[in-house]
Amino acid sequence: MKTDELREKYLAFFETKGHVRKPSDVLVPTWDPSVLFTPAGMNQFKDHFLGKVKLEFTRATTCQKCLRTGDIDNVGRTAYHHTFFEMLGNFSFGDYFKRDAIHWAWEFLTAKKWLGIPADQLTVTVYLDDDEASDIWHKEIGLSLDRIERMGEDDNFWPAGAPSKGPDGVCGPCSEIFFHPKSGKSVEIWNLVFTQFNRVGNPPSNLRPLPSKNIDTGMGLERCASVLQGVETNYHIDILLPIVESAADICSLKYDAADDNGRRLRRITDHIRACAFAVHENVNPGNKEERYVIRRLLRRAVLDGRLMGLREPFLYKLVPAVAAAMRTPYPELAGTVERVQGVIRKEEENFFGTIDAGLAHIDRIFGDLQTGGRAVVRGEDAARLYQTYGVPPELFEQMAAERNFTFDWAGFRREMEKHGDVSGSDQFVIFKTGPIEALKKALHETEFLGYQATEADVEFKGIVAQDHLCDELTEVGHEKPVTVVLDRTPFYGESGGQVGDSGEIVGDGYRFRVTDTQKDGDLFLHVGHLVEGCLRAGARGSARVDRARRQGIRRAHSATHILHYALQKNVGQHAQQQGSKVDEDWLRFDFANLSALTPEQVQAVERDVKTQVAAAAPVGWKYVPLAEARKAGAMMLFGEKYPDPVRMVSMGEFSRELCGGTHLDNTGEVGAFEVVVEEGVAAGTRRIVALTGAKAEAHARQVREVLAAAAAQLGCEPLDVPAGVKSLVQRVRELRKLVSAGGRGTAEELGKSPKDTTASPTYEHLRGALRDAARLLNVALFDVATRIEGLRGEAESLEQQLKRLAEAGTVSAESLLERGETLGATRVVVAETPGANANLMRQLIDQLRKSSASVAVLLAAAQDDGKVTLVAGVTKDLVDRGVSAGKWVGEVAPVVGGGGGGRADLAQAGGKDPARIPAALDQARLSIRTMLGG
RNA sequence: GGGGCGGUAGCUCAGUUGGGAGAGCGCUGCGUUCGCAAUGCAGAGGUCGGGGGUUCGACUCCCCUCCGCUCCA
Repeated sequence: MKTDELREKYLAFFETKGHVRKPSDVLVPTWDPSVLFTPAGMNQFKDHFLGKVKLEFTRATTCQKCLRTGDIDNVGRTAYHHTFFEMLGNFSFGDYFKRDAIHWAWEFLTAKKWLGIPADQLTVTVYLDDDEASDIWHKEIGLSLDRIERMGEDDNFWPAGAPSKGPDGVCGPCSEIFFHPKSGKSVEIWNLVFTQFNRVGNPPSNLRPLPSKNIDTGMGLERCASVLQGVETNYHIDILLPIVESAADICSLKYDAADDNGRRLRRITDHIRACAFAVHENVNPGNKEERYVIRRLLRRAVLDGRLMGLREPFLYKLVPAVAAAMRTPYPELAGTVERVQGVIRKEEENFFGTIDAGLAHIDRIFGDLQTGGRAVVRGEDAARLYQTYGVPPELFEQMAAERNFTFDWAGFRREMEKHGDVSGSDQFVIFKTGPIEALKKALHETEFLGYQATEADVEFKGIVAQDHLCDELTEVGHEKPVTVVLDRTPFYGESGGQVGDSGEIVGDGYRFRVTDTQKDGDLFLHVGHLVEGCLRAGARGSARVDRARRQGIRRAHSATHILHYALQKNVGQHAQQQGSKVDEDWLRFDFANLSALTPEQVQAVERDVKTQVAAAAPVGWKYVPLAEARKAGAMMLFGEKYPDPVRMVSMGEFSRELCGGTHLDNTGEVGAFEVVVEEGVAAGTRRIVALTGAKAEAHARQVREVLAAAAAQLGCEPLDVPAGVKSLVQRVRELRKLVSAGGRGTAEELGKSPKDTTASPTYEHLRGALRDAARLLNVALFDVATRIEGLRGEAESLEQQLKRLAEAGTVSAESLLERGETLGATRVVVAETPGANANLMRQLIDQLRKSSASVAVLLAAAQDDGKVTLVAGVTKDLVDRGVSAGKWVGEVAPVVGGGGGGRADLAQAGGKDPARIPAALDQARLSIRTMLGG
């Protein structure tokens, strides 16, 4: 039986038993913060199990794509381990229980019409004391007792070991069904979980019966398919073998299941499936959370390829094979093959780069081993290399083997464990508990009125302060925000990228200021502070959204849709939304595109947005069935799970998006619109930040003001600011060079650049000029004027210094030498060189040292910041005699209130007291006499 | 969320108790050569990621911050 057929039969079978067939949830459920990936079929029904949502059905069946990394090391080695796999399941939310679950499982497995597995090839297990399940299997199904095994909590309880070890919460015994092939080991193919307890604390008597019992079953699709197809490993079933063989082909190998490369090819097959699906959902490889897991999977697969001799990206070539193998259940994969390939290829290239960089480090370690005469690569070194530079240990080991070194795997693992401890870890939470959860359970949802109204009469259903439900709130001016839940609300809760509303709720004797509104499931959480009076649960009041802010948010959100449209039109169909944030007259929009937009593209996008705004197209929304929305060509995002029916927002004829946000009535209300940033955020993703309405206008005003200020500073026309900046920067650069060269040379005059002759510049011209200037100065747009002021100040001060240096420049090396005295064979020069900076003094000393065989020089000068600089130098013969310029200057500096040091032949010091320079020079003469004499 | 490493010339990087910002490649010019490769000489190119602090003095030490790489969860 084909895998596609098995999948379909399962779902169809449970439909005949009154189950609703639901689509697979996404692989990366961003709605569920407790997991990175969907780990099991039941994940999308968590809230159903807990009765936290209104149940529109009590029986469901799914085929869920899952990803687990717990057994990652076994992937490819064993017949049945995967990271990515599909899980068939049927679920009961307080509806049927053990009897139906067991009967149906048996019927589906054994009935000719369905799978038709011979009954004598099946056995089951039940939990130790689960007589109920055992009786059903024995008395009703007719299984003999020797084919019903009783197992402990580690095998037949969910979560494993829950009764004694926890966690607290919903749990229950389970019953597993095993298939026994004619030859070979038996295989578990189906797990029926009977969630009937709530665990509270430690044993004994910590398992409380649940009032509403649930069924949660899971059948591994690949595993069951391999049983039905009679193949020895999951990787040989009809939807996996083509990928394995395709991988072998790309590696120019013949697939041999038994050898090392066979194992590698199976691993590559598993990992590319996981990566292709994740990237399809726009979860690209990265260094955080689920993105990191994808990176790691991808790199393990690439490493396998490298160990098989590949030196070029290859994994991306498998994406079409994955899409082909999975096309029946997931036809949408075909639509993104190109993008997915691009992302994977890029990541492969990066990783090959990382490996190359790591090879240098490996060589160094081999060198050390050689010189140290050791033969074992220390685990510590390998772990450090892996943790810091990502050098895979397998690669390290292989290279070591080529050089006859052995590799300390035990030490490596020990170090990695240590690293894991240091990095800390969070406890995996399956079901959250707390006051919010309790409210959710009691209320299920808050009625949302915000599409029609910004004000409504409401009742307080819950008040949560300090993480506790309370009946009343009396403290005004409390620091930590309080969360309140209402029966209905006009406040929009943060979701779909749109920020939550703020405003206030007022009533008899109280005023509650709402600073933010969040959403937990369908429950709206109003976060804020009591500013007046006393608030009681059950109180009534009037909830009023801050309308001006809401209007700004509406402008930004509608503009986001228009922007999305304009991007698709000007950049391409692939420029799909990757994420967005909508705030008051401010929006951030990430979209798929491999390279930066050209300024022309940005302009075209901006122009098209403005055109649509000017057209004042009507904005409308309605709830439509998902299928209808799809037919109408509404924008659908990958990796997004849509409810059915969906809310479709339309603007004129040009934009249809599925969106829960609040929008304008008419695109004309957007008013001003301006893109302020276009930048990259991740490989293949660009970001646009834009402003609307009041903020866009204010921005434009500020552009004009800052540019005008800059022009005034430079004494030029606004459009000439970039040219003026360029020459100012050039001038400062030259002055700096002159000063550090000790003032020798001349600075060019500030050049006059040709005037821009554009008559009556438009705003775009002015903005362009300011942007150019900001880029030249390497500062933020609005810091241009300030920066110019700073540069002008610096230029002035540099000119001053140059003037002083010019004076000092009259002091020649010769005259200094003349003013010196002779001690033995050495000419000693100790002098003040007014106006000289450290560089000039060094130059003078160099000249003096060249002019005579044996010289000791110490120069001092007051600096214009009120400090003193001392520089001393001696010729090599004196250094050889033990004279040290560093020591010399160190003895002198304290006289002017400083310290110093340096090399033996040249040293530098400073001080804070210019008036003491004469005393310091006296000390200098004294010191050098001692040093030369002694 | 946490751990490690890094950010110095266009590129690859060096810079040792804090005391004159360097190398190689590339670039420009001038030679040698019929010309090219090659080579000799000369030269340009740096806010040492950004901000603050300690100090007479910071690429160097401390704090903060941004960015990149990498590992753990």
